[in-house]
Amino acid sequence: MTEKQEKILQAALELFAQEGFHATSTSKVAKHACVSEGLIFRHFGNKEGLLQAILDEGERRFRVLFADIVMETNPGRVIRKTIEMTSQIDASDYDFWKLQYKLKWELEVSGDEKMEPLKLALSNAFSKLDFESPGLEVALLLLFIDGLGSAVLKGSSIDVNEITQFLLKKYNL
Amino acid sequence: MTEKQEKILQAALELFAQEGFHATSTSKVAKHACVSEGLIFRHFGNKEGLLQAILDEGERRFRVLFADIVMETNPGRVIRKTIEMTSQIDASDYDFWKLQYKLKWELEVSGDEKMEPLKLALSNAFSKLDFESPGLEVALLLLFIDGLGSAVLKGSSIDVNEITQFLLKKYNL
Amino acid sequence: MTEKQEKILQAALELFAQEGFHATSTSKVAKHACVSEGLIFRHFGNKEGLLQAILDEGERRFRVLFADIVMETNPGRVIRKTIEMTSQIDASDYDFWKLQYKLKWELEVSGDEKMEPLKLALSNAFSKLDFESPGLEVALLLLFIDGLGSAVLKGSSIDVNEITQFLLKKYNL
Amino acid sequence: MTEKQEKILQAALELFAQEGFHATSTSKVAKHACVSEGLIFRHFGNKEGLLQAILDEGERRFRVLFADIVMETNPGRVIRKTIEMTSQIDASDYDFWKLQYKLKWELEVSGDEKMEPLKLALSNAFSKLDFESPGLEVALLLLFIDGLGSAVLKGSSIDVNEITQFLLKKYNL
DNA sequence: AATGAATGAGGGTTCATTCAT
DNA sequence: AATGAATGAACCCTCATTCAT
Repeated sequence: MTEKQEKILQAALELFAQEGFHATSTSKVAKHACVSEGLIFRHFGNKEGLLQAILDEGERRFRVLFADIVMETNPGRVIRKTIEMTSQIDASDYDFWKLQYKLKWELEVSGDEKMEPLKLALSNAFSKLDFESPGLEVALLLLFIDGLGSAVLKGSSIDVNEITQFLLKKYNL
Repeated sequence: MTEKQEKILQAALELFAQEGFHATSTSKVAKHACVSEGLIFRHFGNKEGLLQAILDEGERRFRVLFADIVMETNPGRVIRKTIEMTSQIDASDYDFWKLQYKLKWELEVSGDEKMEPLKLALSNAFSKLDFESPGLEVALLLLFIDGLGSAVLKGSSIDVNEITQFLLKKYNL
Repeated sequence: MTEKQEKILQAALELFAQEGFHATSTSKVAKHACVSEGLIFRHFGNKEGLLQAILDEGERRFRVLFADIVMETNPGRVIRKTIEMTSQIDASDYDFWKLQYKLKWELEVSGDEKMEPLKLALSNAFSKLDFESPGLEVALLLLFIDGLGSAVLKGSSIDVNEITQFLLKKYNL
Repeated sequence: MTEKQEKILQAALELFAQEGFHATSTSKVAKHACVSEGLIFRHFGNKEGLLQAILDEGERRFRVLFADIVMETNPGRVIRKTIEMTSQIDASDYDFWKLQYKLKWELEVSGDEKMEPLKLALSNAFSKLDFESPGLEVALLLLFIDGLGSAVLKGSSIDVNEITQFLLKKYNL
């Protein structure tokens, strides 16, 4: 990965996240990355290839993010870490996460599969803690996580820490 | 509102909801509505005007939808109706609601103000029922509602009724 | 000629004169005349027909304007009146005359034939006054008149009366 | 300035001069220049940018044309050269000069400032030759020049050399 | 690897004109 | 006579992509 390749990816990430995939022209990306437009196509084939490269990087980050939770053996900590996930994301990564959300709507890229390991870990955790309907608990928790992430990234004035604490209390964690 | 105007709005709603605003060309809308492309501009000025016309209709529907909840005096029923909201939406209205979600991401049209009356009604309801932190309860519930709507409209395999019942039980409703 | 027909002609004259024929849309003319766009085509067939109607009216005005000069028997007065022609045009007729000039360039409508009677009268006048080359004198004078009209209608800061007097003196008139 | 850029400019000059700015589509320019339409916008930004590029070149030619006159120290020669200006223009430059005239009417681009140096030189010349009203003499002469240029470029049958000679004689030059 | 000129398809929009009422 | 909805061609312009260098 050359330096210019990085610059293109960075510029694309920013612009796709801020303006959306379709609303961002490759020419804008090139200008933003201080690179000739042709170079984008040399390195990534086409506009979708550029997106895919960003998505692949996303895949990796998801794995890193989830790994910490999935590896956790204490069931309470699994749930706690899941709930605290949103409040942990670094402000410098906002563009990255925003893009993930955006794409789900703009290109109907689901990204649901990525959640499977987390679902399993959570399901297992709720079972161990003798919750009545572990499956529904998982679903409910993930809906909350999704809603919270969505709110935060859209710039809602919500206080993430406060509501995170509030939910933890509900689960006695 | 002439017959062709309706057809344009309907076609635009469908396409904007399915493909997104930027990815849908006015020419596609025209073809879908079996109408000349120029007519779109005669009636709605420009592409954004067309979108606005759909949004205005949306505004109306939001008010109708919320009115029923906001008018409710029994606090338990306010919360119940809010939780059941998603499961009530008619399949034939999916495009409409999908578009609302999509636009929040594609054009960063927040639509947060529209929620204010609902927030108030819920806050009031939680207070009456002696919940400790009514404000946080509202926030939490709305995050869940948002997440659920998002999941359903994105075609998740989630069972809306089941999870709705599950949540009602959590609130002892 | 109905009242609406007049209004269309008036609006078209103004707009064609100010913005040019090609830059003025029939829709703009209709709006300016407070009339439906279709009416223009009912009355004048097409956009060029509308222009022609204005031009026909122009033809008439040219004849009226020149008649006074051509009928003059005193040779000195023929020349004097020609020179004074520009300073006589009423400010309310500026649009009309401006359009004539504009069309000569935009549509290459010459309007040269219209000048023939004037040329003859001038030629005759210069002959009677024993000018050496009446033909050239006519040509020169008309070039000047054309230049002066052009300058005035383009909004030059030239003082028409002053220069008119100056020229009259050159011809000892 | 690449070869294709030149071809675009040349084609635009011809077409704008012949048909007018508004009546010439960028697509026509592209075809005439045997070039893709998009290239016009890559190089000149938009249609007006294309026009401006032509106008800038015009600016240059004006300076060259006037320089010769303005540098002249002999007052008689200043006037003589001014009068002879029109007869000097090369037939191959007709499109260029025609466009200058056309634009004055179509877009109301005055170009009056460009004449200032010439006005000064002429005013000075008439003063030195003890003309009574140098200012008016200048105005008169320029009106004539404008009228003559206009006539010639519109394809009048006027004999430029003959009338030029005639005027020179009037000034005893 | 990198540029920037060049392309052609398609973008949103305006146009003159027609037609039913 | 008059309207205004409706059309389709053409408008200027932007797009993703290719190519020669």
